[in-house]
Amino acid sequence: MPLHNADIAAIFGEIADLLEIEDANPFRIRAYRRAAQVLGEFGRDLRQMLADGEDLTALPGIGNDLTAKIREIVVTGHCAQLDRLHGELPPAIAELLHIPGLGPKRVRALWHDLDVQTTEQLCRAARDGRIRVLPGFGEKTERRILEAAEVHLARERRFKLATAAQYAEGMVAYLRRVEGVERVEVAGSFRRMRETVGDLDILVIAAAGNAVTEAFVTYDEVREVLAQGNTRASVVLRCGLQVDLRVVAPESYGAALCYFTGSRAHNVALRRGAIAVGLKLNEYGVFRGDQRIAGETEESVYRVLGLAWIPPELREDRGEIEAARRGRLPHLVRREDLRGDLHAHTRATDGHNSLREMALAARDAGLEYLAITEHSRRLAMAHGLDAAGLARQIDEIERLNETLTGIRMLKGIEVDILEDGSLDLPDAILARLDVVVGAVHSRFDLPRTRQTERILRAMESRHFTLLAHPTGRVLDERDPYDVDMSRVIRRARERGCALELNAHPTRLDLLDTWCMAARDEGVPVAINSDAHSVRDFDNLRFGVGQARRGWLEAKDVLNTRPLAVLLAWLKC
DNA sequence: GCCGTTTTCGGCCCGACTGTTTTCAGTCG
Repeated sequence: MPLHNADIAAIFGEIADLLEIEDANPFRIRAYRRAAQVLGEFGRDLRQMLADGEDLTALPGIGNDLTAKIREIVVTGHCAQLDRLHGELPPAIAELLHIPGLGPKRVRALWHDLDVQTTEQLCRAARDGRIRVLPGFGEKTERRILEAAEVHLARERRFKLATAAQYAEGMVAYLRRVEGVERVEVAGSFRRMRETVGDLDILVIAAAGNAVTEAFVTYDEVREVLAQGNTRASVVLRCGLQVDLRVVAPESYGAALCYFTGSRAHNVALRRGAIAVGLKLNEYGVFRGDQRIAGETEESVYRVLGLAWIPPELREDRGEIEAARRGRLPHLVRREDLRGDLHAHTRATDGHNSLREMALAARDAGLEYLAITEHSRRLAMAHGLDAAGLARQIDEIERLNETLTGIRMLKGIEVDILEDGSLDLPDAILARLDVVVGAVHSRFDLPRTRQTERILRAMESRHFTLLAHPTGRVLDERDPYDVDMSRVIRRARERGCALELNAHPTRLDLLDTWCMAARDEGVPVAINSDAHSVRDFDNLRFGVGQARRGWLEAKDVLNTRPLAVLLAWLKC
């Protein structure tokens, strides 16, 4: 049975939910949640680690008890603790906790007093007016619960980073024009460059909070006002995106920015660190007793805690605080470090622009080289090239290079990795290319072993340069295929191949945790646009954001290398 | 359930908003 780190994380997450409903020790609940987070993001295979006799208690938040439970889950496929909870509580009740407005106390009350066990039963109880009569509930609460439950049934929606960026930019521009507003910044997961965001957190410095929250809730894209006070307000835009606004004073701006950037796990760890040195940290500043000793800037907050300023993309409580304490934070790759792009298409297949137009757009985007990597013949719907078609493009690129200045075009292909792991074009034509990008575009459903062997075999080709969008996931559309990425990364190191971090907003694949694993193995990562039009080079910034979340430095990224260095790497 | 420059026991982050129980519990971020 396939059992991944995410499966174990999900079990611990459900245990936390159910324990919460049982009103268990909140710190025990927190321990399970923390373990779920750590395991869910962990880049190596827990099964393998156990098989190798490695000590899991070295992982943060994992002690003897949880190690034993992980072992139990790996060996038996079950967790007795979770089975016990399932015996005591209705099977689907944890689901109710994920409805906004419902916490453990209310879920317990609804279950005990009304026998509500599912979201559907919750909706019925609300429509029948049975909830409002419960102690602690009222009409308004009942209505809000019904609305939230209906939204939940229609499924929670997260927005892709690039989509959220469009709404964020409009809202920020609007708020900057409001009288008395000095500064506006988007915090939250958006600032941390997460691949999707659930809502936007906007931070404002302004003299009079009332005027700002009033302007905020009357923004013309607002569909619904969820809350409105002097210092904070929440709305839902017509597109369904929730936006939270906080108004802060200048002396608290850094502390508030830090606080609302999160992540929650990072904040908790920071607070713990503050307490350890006799300080108190909140969104207004860092305090010794009643005296504020920092808070105007983020740097000041981190400094008094004995830490270097931590880039937002790292703030996930994955070791960044310890690194900041020791002065060992990575010098994260920046967009301007990228000198080239190794994955792009033209009109020859499914792109929208000519070779020359793509070249000039890449140069305008500050790049020194661009590999054209059309689809291969197997991808018929994209008009994939056969050997003859590719040969014509090779000639065309060579001719174009003679006329271009400031940009060098590289000859490439995005060749399909067929089901048996062979490549979709013969060696003879691949040998004429600078860059061979291998990609899986079919049979996403292969079992883990076969999918893994398929990719490993493709990497055996001496022409293979890098693996495109390594997990195949498409946000909101397709889950990653089942592949042992640890083995892929190890083989990439042995074969001298690279992995792509596809910067397209719907992919952002390689995932951040695998970026870390690649870095640890010394496998270079190429941040590629997969551009299909001249506008798509802008997407590189999202790829860089993801790379930064994966702790990558410029030296870890293949296409930060100057052309000559890259060409030498490609030849060896 | 985890963890240790204050600890192998006793801690474990903090404030705003909402609705309702008129002094606060529940939820959220």
